[in-house]
Amino acid sequence: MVQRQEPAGMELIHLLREVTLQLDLAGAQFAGRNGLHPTDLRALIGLLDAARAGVPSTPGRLGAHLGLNSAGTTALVDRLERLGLIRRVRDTRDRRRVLLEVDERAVALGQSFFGPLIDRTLALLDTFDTGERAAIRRFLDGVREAAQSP
Amino acid sequence: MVQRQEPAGMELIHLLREVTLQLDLAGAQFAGRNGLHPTDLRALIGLLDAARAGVPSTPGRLGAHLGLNSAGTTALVDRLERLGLIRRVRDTRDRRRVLLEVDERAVALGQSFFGPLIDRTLALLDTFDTGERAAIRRFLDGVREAAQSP
DNA sequence: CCTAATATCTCGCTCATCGAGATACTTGCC
DNA sequence: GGCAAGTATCTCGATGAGCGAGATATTAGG
Repeated sequence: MVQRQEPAGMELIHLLREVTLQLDLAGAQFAGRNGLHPTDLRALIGLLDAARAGVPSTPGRLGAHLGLNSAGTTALVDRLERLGLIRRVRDTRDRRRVLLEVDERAVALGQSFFGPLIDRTLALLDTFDTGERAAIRRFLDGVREAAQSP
Repeated sequence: MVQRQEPAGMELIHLLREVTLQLDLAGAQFAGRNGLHPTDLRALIGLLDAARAGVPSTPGRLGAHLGLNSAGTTALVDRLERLGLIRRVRDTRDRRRVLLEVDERAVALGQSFFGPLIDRTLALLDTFDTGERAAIRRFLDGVREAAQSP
């Protein structure tokens, strides 16, 4: 072995990376199977989250969330609308704005992807006690912050 | 509140999703800053992993790993080679094959991205005791399996 | 040897995304 | 009120990643 000795925690880091890779891959596969692109799926997730939180969605917000410019965002919204997953509705208060309403089909699609994954993860979480769950939460929170700082 | 009551574990699930989102975003930002596309970064990660494990890389393996077809793989390898991150070397044993050698620049680039993130995560892991680390590992392992099954 | 299998590459195309700018509407200032 | 500046979205043309089909070179098997 020519390699340098790795610190003990590296095993967990590789595991974490593996998890994100698998989740991404699952998303890409699901997207492909349903005739949408990875970006469309990410958009859908954002739209469903916003809808659940009661926050109104607009092309502007969506594009900013995904890091697209306005042209790309318009194309994205066109695709999602053509698929019948969302509807464009002019805002009556501010008539420059367009509100994006998610269709029932989109909710169902989201369920069909996340449902099984969520169920399995909830079942998994049931096998941990309170202290263990707290540790997991603190770990995930720490990683999130570590990823955020530049 | 019109929303349905969520199970207790949902909080952790959303946190996990947030983590993967932040990690993806960090990767995309880093890629953009260095003039490469998300796919190029994923390719680089795979190549560096293979190099560390002593497994020889070829366009075929790389393309399969990323889910690209042969045309896209050739274009990807062209890009990486043009950036000076890898070199193409004909295999002398099987002269149909091309071996991909990662340049020192690629290793340095990988370090500059993952280094700080890894350091911070290792420091974070130091704040957990053995039992807590075991719980985290079991959780990540379970999620990975949950994401893999169709 | 000669056919089948394998590894990579080339060509032409599609389509997501970008930059630049057009359009429509709102807000604030005089 | 009315006009300038700001904001939200969309249109147009261009760029480039990735795909399907097929070409080329090399190896393996009967």
